[in-house]
Amino acid sequence: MSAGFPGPGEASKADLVHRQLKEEIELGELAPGTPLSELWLVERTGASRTPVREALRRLAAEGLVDLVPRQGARVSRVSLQSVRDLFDFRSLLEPAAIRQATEAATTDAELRRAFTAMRSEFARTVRRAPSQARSRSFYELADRFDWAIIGATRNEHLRRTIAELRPHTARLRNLSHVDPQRVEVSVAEHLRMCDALLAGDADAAATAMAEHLTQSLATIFRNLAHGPAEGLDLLG
Amino acid sequence: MSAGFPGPGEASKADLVHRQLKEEIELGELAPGTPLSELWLVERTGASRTPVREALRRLAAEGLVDLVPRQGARVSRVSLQSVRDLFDFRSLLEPAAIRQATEAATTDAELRRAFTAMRSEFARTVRRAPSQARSRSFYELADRFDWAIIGATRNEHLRRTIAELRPHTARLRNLSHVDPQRVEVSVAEHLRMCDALLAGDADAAATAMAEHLTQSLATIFRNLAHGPAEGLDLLG
DNA sequence: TGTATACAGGTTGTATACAGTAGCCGCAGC
DNA sequence: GCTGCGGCTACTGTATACAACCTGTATACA
Repeated sequence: MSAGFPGPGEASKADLVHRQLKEEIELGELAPGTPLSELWLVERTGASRTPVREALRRLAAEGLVDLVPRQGARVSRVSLQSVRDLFDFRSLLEPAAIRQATEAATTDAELRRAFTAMRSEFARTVRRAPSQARSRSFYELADRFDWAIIGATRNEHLRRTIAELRPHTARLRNLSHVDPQRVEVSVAEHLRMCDALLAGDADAAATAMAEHLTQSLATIFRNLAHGPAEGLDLLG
Repeated sequence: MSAGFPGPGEASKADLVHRQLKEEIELGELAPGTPLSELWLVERTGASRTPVREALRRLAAEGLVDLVPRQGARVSRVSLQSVRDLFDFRSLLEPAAIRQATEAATTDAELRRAFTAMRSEFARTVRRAPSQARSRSFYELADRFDWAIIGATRNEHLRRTIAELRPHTARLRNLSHVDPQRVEVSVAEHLRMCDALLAGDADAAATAMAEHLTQSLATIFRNLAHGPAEGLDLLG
């Protein structure tokens, strides 16, 4: 294996390692606290230390990895406080984002159509028989919805910051147990957001988003109180 | 110069290069658009390519450097749109931060004393004879004030995000001409923020911060209309 | 004259060798 | 038995060598 050739528009090895690790952390396959030695990652990914290092540094900047200067890297831990902080912060950013998306949708017909389509899908979701498949398809749809909001956010800083928070949210979902009851309520919340957005009512959209986030956090905390979370530190 | 020895608690070479470049970009010594070849930085800093690379990647993540995959790095450019985006984003974050700081100051006597002291300093500043020295000391004080707010912000994400925006703001100030008239008004705005904060009135503090940011942006735009900015792209 | 191609220089992406340190284990001493 | 110390191993931080790529220029050709 010779050196240096990430094709024309292709991704560099650092990109690949970064993406792979990010996904594994997000899915919970790499549990919080798992040590990430550079040499181990070299064996695991086939890349050399240089790209592995770069990937680790990037993940550390995103908060997915804790990097202790002369000691090594570990998958970042999740504390109760960090969950609170995450949702408080999202509650600040995402209502503002959906405001911008609402305004964008009033002028951009393409965008408007995309949200209309998603609204129909949400409505269909709620009618399906309750099952794991329903949960999964709902979360995929909700993900598309969130990314649509992000994409419609005009402010560069806001867009990038929200995008950077998403892996944390996703990881949290994958680390905790899915609450089937929650899905039903969450569908309703998404319908409210869609309706407000399509009606061009930015205030209502922002309120719906804030409410959605509040409910999501409440559900997480409730579930943590019941079933103990695997992979979550309850220290904070 | 042998390899590998960043003492016990000392900073690594990557840290040093990162800090140095960050400061130079912030001060405008490295103008927007300046190409940053790794080899050139190697000569300039005395470090080898590895730490230089890491520093560049970090700066890119902070938005201070634009990194084109196989082409190189340049000091990031500043467009009118980016200035607007920056201040819009700050207007979302910093009022929330000063809210948290206000609440923190009601319970933390130490913090309270620090803000009281700064309030006095602001009051003294306005009485000094108008001069460059006055401007400089004011901006230093304002910087300390901002950092105090950041330090008092409880939410980790909010704190880190605001801190990451500061170099952008500072650079903007250093790239544009200082408006002596602005200083006087800005002192008043800071006094209002201090008073609200010390009175424990989070709403008033947030409002004062929002107003301060609005006025700052307006001043920048006014000055751009008058004197043409050096180092600023007016493309956006 | 205009276009396409080949070449050269410089730059990044990657791999790997080396230097120094932190943590760990076993052992001696109290 | 417990504590302090010495050596060892594994790891990170750094330097450097090599390979591929991109840009711009000069040249050949229509």
